[in-house]
Amino acid sequence: MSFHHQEIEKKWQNYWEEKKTFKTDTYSEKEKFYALDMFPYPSGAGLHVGHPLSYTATDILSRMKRMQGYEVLHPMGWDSFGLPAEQYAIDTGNSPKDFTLSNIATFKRQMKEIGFSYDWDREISTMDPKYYKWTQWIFKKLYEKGLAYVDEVAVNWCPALNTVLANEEVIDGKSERGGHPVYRKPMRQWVLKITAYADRLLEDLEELDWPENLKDMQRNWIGKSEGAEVRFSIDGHDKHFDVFTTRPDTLFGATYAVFAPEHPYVKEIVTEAQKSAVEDYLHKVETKSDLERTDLAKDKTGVFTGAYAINPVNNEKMPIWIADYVLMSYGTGAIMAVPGHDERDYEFATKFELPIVEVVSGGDLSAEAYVGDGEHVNSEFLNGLHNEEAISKMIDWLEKNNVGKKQITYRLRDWLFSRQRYWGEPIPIIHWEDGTMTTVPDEELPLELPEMEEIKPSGTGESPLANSDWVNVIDPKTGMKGRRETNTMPQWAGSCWYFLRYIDPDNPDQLADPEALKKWLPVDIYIGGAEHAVLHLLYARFWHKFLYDIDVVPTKEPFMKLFNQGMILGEGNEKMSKSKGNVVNPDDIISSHGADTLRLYEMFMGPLEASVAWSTNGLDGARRFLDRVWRLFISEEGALSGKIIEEENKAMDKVYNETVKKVTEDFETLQFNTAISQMMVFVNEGNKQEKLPKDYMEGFVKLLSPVAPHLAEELWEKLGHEDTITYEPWPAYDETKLVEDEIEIAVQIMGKVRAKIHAAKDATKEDLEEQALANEKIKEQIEGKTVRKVIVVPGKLVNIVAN
RNA sequence: GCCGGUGUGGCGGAAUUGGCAGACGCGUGGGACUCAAAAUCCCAUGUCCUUUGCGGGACGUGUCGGUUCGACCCCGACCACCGGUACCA
Repeated sequence: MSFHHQEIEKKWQNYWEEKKTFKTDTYSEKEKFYALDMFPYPSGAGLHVGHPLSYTATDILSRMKRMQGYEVLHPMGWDSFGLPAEQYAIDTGNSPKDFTLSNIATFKRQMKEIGFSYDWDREISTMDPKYYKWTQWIFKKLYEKGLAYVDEVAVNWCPALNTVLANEEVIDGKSERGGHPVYRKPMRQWVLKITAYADRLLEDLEELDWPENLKDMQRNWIGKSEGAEVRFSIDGHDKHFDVFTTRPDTLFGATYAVFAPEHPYVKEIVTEAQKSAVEDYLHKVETKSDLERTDLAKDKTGVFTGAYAINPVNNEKMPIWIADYVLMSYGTGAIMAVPGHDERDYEFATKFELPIVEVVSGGDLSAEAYVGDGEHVNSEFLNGLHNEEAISKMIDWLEKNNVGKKQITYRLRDWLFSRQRYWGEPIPIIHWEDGTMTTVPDEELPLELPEMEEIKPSGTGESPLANSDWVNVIDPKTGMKGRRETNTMPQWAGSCWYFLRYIDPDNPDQLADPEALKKWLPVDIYIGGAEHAVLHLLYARFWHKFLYDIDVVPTKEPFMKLFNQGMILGEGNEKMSKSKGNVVNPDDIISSHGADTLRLYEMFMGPLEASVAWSTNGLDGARRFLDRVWRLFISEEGALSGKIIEEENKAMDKVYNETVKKVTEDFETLQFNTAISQMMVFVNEGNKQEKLPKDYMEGFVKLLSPVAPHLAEELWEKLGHEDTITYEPWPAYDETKLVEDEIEIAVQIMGKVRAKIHAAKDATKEDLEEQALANEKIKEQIEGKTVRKVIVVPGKLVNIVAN
C-alpha cells in the first residue's frame, strides 16, 4: 500500500496554517538563522519547476535549523513592479495592479501546496504603497546625500512606438515589438552614484562566503585598474587634455593620441584642411547604433584631426586622431597610443602607417605588439628597468614635473535609475515653475501611483504618468505651480532592500526597528539564480552600504553566504520554453506524484548548482522511495509496522549513526543529493532487518522531514506523537558507533588491489605488513620478485612494491 | 580574445580532497509472486579477453605527457562544452 499524498498534504498544510507553525518571533531569545530566497516576479505563467529548486533548498535548511533550536526567519514576497504587467495593461486596457495581484494569488497558492515553511505574516510586495513608501524614503536619503543626480543620458528612443525601450527590448537595433528602428537619444535621467562606492564594493567582497566565480564577475564588472593620468598640451592651442594609461612606462613610445569621436575638444582643434574628413567621420559614427559600432570594431577606423599633442616626456609632436575604438565613457575619452606595446594601437598604427617605436625589449615589433615584461629601451631615464620599476619611476617623474599623477579608474558606471514607465515606484520629486526642484516631504510618503483609466505612452518620451492630472501640483503656501517627476524607479529598486523589510514588515514609522535589524542581519544564506550575479547583488550591496553609512543597518554587507542554484532543463536537455512545449508545470506534478515527491526529486537530481534535465523516470523513482519509506513504517492495514519496537538492534547502529552524520553535514553544505542517497541506504538496510528500534526510526523521520515534510508529519503522528515534528530536536549521532572493530584492508601490489584482508581497526603498521605478506594470494603474486618497499596506511591499505 | 567553470558506465551522478573508481537513483536483463498484467520483492549490470564452471586477467575518470609506492584528485600542454565579458587604454 502506498500513501495518499493528496489527503496527507492537504491535512498538514491546513494544520500548519491554522496553528501558524512557522511564525517567527522577531525578538526571540534563541539564536537566529535567516534563510532568504530571491523573491520572484509574479508572472502570468505561474510557478515554474525551476522555482522550487532553490526554494526547497532554503526550506530544508530552515526546517533543520528550527529543529536545531534556532529562531528561523524564512520569508517570501513579490517583486511585483515590472515591465510585463505594464505591457499587458497597454495591450488590454486592464489594470496592471489587478493583473499582478491575481498572479500573486496563484504563486502563493502554489507555494503553499509545495509545503514551504514561510511565515506568511511577513509577506511583502514591492508594489504595495506601505512598502514603497520606504523605497521612496531611501531614494530621498540618497538624493539628500548627493548620491542621486540628474544627467543627460542617451536612451533607446523608438519614434514609431513613441517610447523609450529597455536594452533587452532592443534587438539588433530594432524594437522587439514591431521591429521599428531605435535611436540613441539623450534624455534627462536620474542616476545613482554607485561609483562612489566602487572601492568598498570591491574590497568587501573578500569577507563574503560567495562562490569565487561570482565574486570574479563582480570584480570584473567594477573593473578597477591602476595606472596614471598624463597631461598633454595641444600644439598651437592654449589647451591640454588628460589621458589614462595603465602603462605610463611606455610614454616614450607614444607616437600619436586618439580622441573618442564624442570628445568635446574635437571640434575646436580640427584644422581647416581636415574639417570635412572629420565631419564625415563623425556623421558616420553618429548614425551607427552601439551594436553596429562593435561590429565595425573588427576593422579599425579613424581620421586625423590635423592637430598635434606634445609628449611631455620628450616634447615630440604627436598627431591627434579620432577613432571610435576609444570610448568616451571610459577613462578620459582620450588615449596616448603606444603602438609598439598595445595590440589595438598596433593595429591602428599599421593600418594608418603611423610610427611604431620599441620601448620595451623582448618582442618582435615587425609582427605584433609586445605587451609583456622586458628591459626598457629608447626611454632615457627608464632604460634598463623592467615594467614594474619603470611604471613607478615614470609616475614619480610625472608628479615631479606636474604633468600627471597616479590614477585609478573603474569600468563601473553610475546607475541609470529612471524608467519612462507607469508601473514602478514614483520618484518623489517635484519640479517647480521657477526651475527649482524639491523632494516630496516625508509626511506625504508614500507618493502613490494614480489610478489611470488608460495606460499609454505619452508620446514625448515621458512615462504614461505625464498623461495624468497627478503630475500637477500647487504649493499650498506660495501658490507656485509645479510638476511631479514622471519617471519611475527601475525594478531593481524594490529588490535592493526587501530582505530588510521582512524583519519588521508592518512598521509604519521606520524602515525597520533597528533592534530587530541588529538581531537578524546579515542574511545567513541567500539562494537564487546566477542571472542576478552582477546587477541585483551589486545594487543591493550598494544600497546596504549606503544605509550602513546613515546608520540604518548595522552591517556592511547584507548577504554573508550566497549560492547560485542551477537550471532545470527540459527532457531533451534544452531550456524549458512554451515554444518547445517542454515546460513541466508543478501543479501537475503535485497532483500526480505529490509535493513531497517534487521536493525530493528536485533535491536528488544532482548538485544544487548543476543544470540537469527533468526526467519523468527519475521523478517516479523519487516517489518509489517515499513509498518504500511508508511501507517500512506502516503495515498493509495502515497501522504502525510491528517491526518497529522499543528494543535495540546492534545491526542498525552503524548505518543509523552514519546516516545522522551524513545527512546533517550534507544539509549544512547544501549537498542534498548525497544526503538523500544516504537516507536511501538507511531504508535499504531497514528493509533487511526484522527488528527496527523505535528511536532510530523516529530519528530517521526527523532527518527526512525537511525534505518530505508532509509525509514526515504523518509518520510522526502514526508513531504516536500529537504535536508537529517541526520543533522536535534534531537527531544526534554517536561517534563511537561509526567505527567497526574489524575493518577491511586493501592489499596492493604496485598500486593495484590484489587482495583484501581483515584486521583490527587499530592494527599497527607492522601487524598489517606481516598479515599482508602472509596472505596466500599475495604470496603467489610476489613469488620470484624482490620486495623493495612496503607502504602501510593504517586503517586503509598496504601497498607492496615488488619487481 | 580575455576571465571563470565543467569533462567519470546506457543516463543523473558518488568518491572522506593523494589511498579499494562507479555509492545512491534511473534504465536494462533475468527470476519470484500472479490465471495474466500492474505494483512489489530478489539477483545481475563499466568495457574487453579468458574459463565447461568456480574463477582469472587486461583496460578504464576528455586527450597527451609529468610528479608519486600510489593520481578522477597535484603539475604542464592540448581538445570540447557551459557561463560571464566585449576595443576598458
